[in-house]
Amino acid sequence: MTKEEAMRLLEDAGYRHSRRRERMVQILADEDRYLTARELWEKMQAAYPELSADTIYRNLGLLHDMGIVTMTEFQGERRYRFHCGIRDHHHHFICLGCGASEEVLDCPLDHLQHRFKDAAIVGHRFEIFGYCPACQQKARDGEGYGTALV
Amino acid sequence: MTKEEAMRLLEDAGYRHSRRRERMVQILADEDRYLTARELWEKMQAAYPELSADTIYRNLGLLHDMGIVTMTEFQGERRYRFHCGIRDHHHHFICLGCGASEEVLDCPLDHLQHRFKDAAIVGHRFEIFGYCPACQQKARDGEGYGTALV
DNA sequence: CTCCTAATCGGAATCGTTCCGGTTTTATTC
DNA sequence: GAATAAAACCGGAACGATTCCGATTAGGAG
Repeated sequence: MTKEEAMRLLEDAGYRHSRRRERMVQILADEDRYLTARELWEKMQAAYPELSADTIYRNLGLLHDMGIVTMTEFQGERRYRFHCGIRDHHHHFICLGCGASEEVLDCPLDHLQHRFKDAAIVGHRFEIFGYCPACQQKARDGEGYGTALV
Repeated sequence: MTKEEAMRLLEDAGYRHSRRRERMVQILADEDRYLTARELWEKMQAAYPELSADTIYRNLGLLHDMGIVTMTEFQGERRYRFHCGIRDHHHHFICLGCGASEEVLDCPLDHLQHRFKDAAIVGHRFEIFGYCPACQQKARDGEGYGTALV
């Protein structure tokens, strides 16, 4: 997915082309990692110092509904990242320090579908949490990791 | 894990034997499914109508730290369940309707450790979400599922 | 029973998120 | 380009989960 494709999806669905929304998509595309609403809001400050939190949440919800971003939640917060370039279904290693992620193409559910004949499966998640090399280095230099919640 | 084993773990670690805590463990053991803090609090009302929310959260945190309960979070809330009888590491199918869960013994991380030589892995989660037969029936009888968030 | 302190209470504070009435921006039509 | 309708946004209040804190209660050692 590119920013242009994302904006196109929104336009085709009848949503207006708003500058704030475009900037949000731009940031999400550039950062290419999981961001909290707050992080995104802070990055928007430069261009829109008056930006309302409502705008962030409303648009993140929309982008999620449109399949432009993927969402996960841990450590009490929801986190969003621009949908990876990879078209196929996949999972992630996620750095708890910076939100960077690495794709894991295997989907464990593939081997397990047969186990749940009577249950109605509506979703699943498989995530590996840890610290990327850069954040490990940062921890060695500084005061160490925070408490791992997972 | 049984309630007795759990209380023993707490005692051995130097924690006092409090009646509220014991009742919490009892409920978690009996329910044998994922509960939110609120659900647990409601179930405690019968015995302790004056119970403070702080007591629920403080003890859930303690039980989690002691490995007596496992925690996951989805739909904006943390959910806790008594640690399954199975000793070995495993994962869950979780019913979004009632929190019931079914064990999945395969761990997808087993086949993937070699992929993350430079990352420091501190945890992972693999969960399958859906509706158990009983909740599917309830949905057919009633007003249907809520929106699935996963 | 007495004493010490862990455990609890209750009520305020915090934090992420949502809601709402009023205002601004975008797209359309003239 | 002006007029118009609706989407998008703002600011601030509201909400729900969770945490914090000073005062009180209760477990258990002596």
